[in-house]
Amino acid sequence: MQKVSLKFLAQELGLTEGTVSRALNGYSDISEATRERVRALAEKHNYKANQTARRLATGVAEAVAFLMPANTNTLSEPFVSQLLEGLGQSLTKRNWDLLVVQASSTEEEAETIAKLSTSGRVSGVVISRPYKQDSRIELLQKYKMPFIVHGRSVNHADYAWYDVDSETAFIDAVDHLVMFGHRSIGFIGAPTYYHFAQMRLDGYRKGILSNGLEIDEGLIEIAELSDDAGERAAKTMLRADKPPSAIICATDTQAIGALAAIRSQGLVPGKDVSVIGYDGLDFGKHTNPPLTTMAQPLMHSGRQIGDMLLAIIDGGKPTEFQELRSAKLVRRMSDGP
Amino acid sequence: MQKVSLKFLAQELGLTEGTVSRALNGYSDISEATRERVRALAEKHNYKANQTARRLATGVAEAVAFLMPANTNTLSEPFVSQLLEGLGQSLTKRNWDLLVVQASSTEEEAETIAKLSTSGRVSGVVISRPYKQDSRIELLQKYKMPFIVHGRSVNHADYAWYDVDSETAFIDAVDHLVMFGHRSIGFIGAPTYYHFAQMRLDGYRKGILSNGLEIDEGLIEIAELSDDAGERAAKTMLRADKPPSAIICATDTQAIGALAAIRSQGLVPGKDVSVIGYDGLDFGKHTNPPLTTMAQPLMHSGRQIGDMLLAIIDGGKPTEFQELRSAKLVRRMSDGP
DNA sequence: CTTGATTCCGAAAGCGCTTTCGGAATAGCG
DNA sequence: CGCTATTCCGAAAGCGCTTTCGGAATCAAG
Repeated sequence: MQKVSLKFLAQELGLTEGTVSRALNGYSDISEATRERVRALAEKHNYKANQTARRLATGVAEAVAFLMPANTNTLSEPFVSQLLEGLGQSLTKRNWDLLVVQASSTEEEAETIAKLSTSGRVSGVVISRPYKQDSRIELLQKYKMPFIVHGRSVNHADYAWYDVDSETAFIDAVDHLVMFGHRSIGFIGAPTYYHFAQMRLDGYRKGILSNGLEIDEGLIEIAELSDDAGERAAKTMLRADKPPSAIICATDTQAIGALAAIRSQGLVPGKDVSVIGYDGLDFGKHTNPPLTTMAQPLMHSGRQIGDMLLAIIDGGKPTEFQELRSAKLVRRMSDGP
Repeated sequence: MQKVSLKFLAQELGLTEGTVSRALNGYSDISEATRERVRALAEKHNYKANQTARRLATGVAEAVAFLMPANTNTLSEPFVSQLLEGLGQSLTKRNWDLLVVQASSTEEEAETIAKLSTSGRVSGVVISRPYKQDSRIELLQKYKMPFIVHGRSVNHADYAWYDVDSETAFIDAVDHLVMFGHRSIGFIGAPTYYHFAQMRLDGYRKGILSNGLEIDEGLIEIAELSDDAGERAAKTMLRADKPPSAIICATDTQAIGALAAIRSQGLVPGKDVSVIGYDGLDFGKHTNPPLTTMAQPLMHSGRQIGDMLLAIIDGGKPTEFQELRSAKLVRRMSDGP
């Protein structure tokens, strides 16, 4: 199979490479007749411009990177796939590439961002699960690399982000449980270097207070983002002097761990102890019992994030792309009076 | 921030671009002294070679693509993330890029493969969940694009693949159930245009036969790869004249649907009706009851696949890279006498 | 001190494409 | 029919890097 390049097409047609290129790229200084000839031959030989050459010539990478969160654990990964899928859809419209890059430590992440920014292989990046103070964000800004954050850090005024208002989500969760008559509501949170973890904790606190209840620090546990960690946290909470009648978890993953803990104490979740998770993950439908959760609109977030990033790369002001969505309660069977 | 290129470094050092390039790339015709000078300055200015230019010059894409399976449904996605993670790890060692590409239909997939192959942006691709006759494989071969298949098609003699022997896995599953005394074992399969679906069905049949039982076509249902489809299939099976005392499912996702179906009939899974899934997905630990499953070694498969692909790109013969792993039974609570 | 072998670097071509510029050919106009 | 305005294409530079080739300078050997 002969390599079909611009040169080849040009020779075949008796034209110049430049002319063929312009014909294919819709320049107006090409007659309709020759444009058609060029198109036909290109089609016939299934010509596709060499992306690498095109990128070098134009100076635009036509690709964006998704920085995989470090320490991702299996159960929370559906979120990654969904995001990727949405991102891909958005980028495909422009025929851009989606790169997935990984880094296992913070230093590696810094190194990776530096390399991404200076090696010119992407024109934008998206990161997720930011910390309260996130060095990745600072780096990206320093390098003037267009980016968008899935989530927010503390100082989120001057960059683009897409986030769900988890603070009010957790207020809502508390309200919901109080409505059921619960007066002793526990909280299993995530490490508060994650900003979303802090916001969820804040939401929980506000909810407790606004309902005229008192905050019992003994009913607040911080756990890693895994089912096992959630289970351990719930166990210590349930073994305490004054065990809660309901538990709100920062993530669905932790929540299903909590369900397990409750069952292991001989109690039945949803009846003796209510549990509410957060994320709206599908597999919550099949837990024992099915998990009530605050569902975030993951569905189109990827696509939305992609569109926003593209807009910024096109010159849009990052601060004009900040979108806050809200989560809504999905009642299944793990909550009750 | 001044753009730091080879030219910049060369001027700064009083050398030629070519010399700087060779110094950085370990050519032997550079004195140790100037090599050190170059390295120092490059380090100081945080120089990273422009990937696009390097790729154009060398002619190697330094990237591979993962072709996302079309019609992926949420619950089976952990598999995607895990594969990606492993692939990424493997590629990162060489500093190659991992592209994620999507296509929503078969035609689009063909188009995508054509574009990938002729536009020169990747030097290899990995596809997964092949059909019995998979046009993607034929296309890839036609374009002489190095690739590796996660799974196998019918004619799998002449390309590279990594697969799990699901046929014997399902024989084992049947054996296990028979050992428990089950004589009436149902099977919920996947559409048999997937080759893995065919093999799992074959395994089931062989297992039934080798145990001296008879195959009851009424106990075989084919369903889509979703929990809902699994639930529907299980329901019709349970409502039949001679309902099975155990059900084997082609995927964990279907299996948890089956669990739901059993419960909805007022039966208790694992006691009245046993269920065995396949995949070994983690969330099976938290279903009601926890799902017994045939676990495939997803853990390092991604990395392995990446290494194999790299080896092929380096000139290895594809047929020398065919790896068959075996699944093993993970007993949880959904099986019993 | 001459010769041949080494060591080390400069020069230049090229990867395949894009894009600007200028000019020949054609068209429009009075 | 002469002149300006268009239309359309060729020429050429350039994107930032790699890599081959050749030659000047240095070295070891006779």
